[in-house]
Amino acid sequence: MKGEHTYDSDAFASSLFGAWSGPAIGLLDLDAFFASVEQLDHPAWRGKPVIVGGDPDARGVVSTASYEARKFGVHSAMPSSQAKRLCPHAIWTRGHFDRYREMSSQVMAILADETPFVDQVSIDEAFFDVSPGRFSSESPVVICQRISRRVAELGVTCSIGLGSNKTIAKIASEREKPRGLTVIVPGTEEAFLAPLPVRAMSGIGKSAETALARLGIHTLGQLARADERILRPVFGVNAAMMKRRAAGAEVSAVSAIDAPEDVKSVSNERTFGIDLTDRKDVEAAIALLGESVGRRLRKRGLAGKIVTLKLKFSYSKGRTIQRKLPHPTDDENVFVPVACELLSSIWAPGTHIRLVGVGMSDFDMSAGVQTDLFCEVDERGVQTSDRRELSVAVERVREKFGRDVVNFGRATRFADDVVRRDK
DNA sequence: TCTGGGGTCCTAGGACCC
DNA sequence: TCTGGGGTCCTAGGACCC
Repeated sequence: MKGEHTYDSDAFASSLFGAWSGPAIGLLDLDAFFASVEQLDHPAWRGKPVIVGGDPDARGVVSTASYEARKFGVHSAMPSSQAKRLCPHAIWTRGHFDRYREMSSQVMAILADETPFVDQVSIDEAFFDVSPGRFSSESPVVICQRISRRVAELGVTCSIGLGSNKTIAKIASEREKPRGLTVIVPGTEEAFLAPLPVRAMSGIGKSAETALARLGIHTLGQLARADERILRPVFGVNAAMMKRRAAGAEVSAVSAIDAPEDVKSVSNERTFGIDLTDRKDVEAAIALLGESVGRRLRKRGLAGKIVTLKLKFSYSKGRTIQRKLPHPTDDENVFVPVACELLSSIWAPGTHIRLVGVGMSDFDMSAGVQTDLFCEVDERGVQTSDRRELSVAVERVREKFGRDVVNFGRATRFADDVVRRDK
């Protein structure tokens, strides 16, 4: 392990060998995760700059850069074209997401083996609760050291922040990377947070930072002391909570790992290398994106009532439009035509379209079965079409024989006309 | 030299109902 | 002729996160 870091070494020693008082929340963050998996799988890439991201010659961005590439100033979310200029000899890959998901679940399994209280926040991050007495009485620091070692045995590394709540754990995890363990001993939260810029706290982005600066608030200490009333225009209903978090006084809940998955929306979007202007192309894009949304809905047993169509005309200008269906559906043969209908109300043919997105949400099925003479509704109250069965069958064939085996007319048109042009 | 894709949550205006 | 207030739903947009 690279080392442990703390802001009070006497207290650190006692937390390691003595009793930890109160909640102990950890945040595990996998170091340069996608790039690390690529280096694990390609021994020749180890020690070299590796960039996982979109095409540098199109409209791509960097997803993850290995630490070797970061030395050149490359970082996540940077336009790929810029990354290529900074680090022209980097090894590029689009990424292998099934492989990342597989590695991620192995890491999550290690966490689950140490404590049943795990909140996975993304593919490479999870909070976990190792409060003494809640599940085990072992020192939280010792548990974190063991987690770190066990993750390293998989061939990737992680950084861990440990403290009395999620805000502290998250900020601590970022202090020492890669392979760090940063411990904020209970009682030292306020002193740790006070000097940090407001941006260090998750939930405060560029826009809130600017608004706070106008109020003369630059550090978390100042935020913690601010009058809640002046914070309300910035944070709305969350003003009191943001103040409490900045003071290090938040009380975090980490739920049991088997808590039911609570997905709110499923969407699929794509930015094209060349703008679309033709209605046929846009509808083909909607159909292909919708097909993937339908497949994912069925896989997860979800059916939604709200259809969302999203268009972007330039990097910063776009429109979204939603329509609520009378019945939930998981069938793209039902919701794709709706999305296509919505197209005319936010787009005039000829206007350049940079991005098309299709999404489904509002999965609340508690409304129960409704009968409607004019549409087919199954026993769950889910609206289907006579083509749903075909979609399911096609998906089964593709799973078995590969994605390109079956193509509908519209998807083929999309693949030929748009994707190739896109290259 | 330009800026992805997957999400979550909050706000605010207008419709509609009582 | 003028005109309440509260509640809820629907819709569009934007901030933020990884």
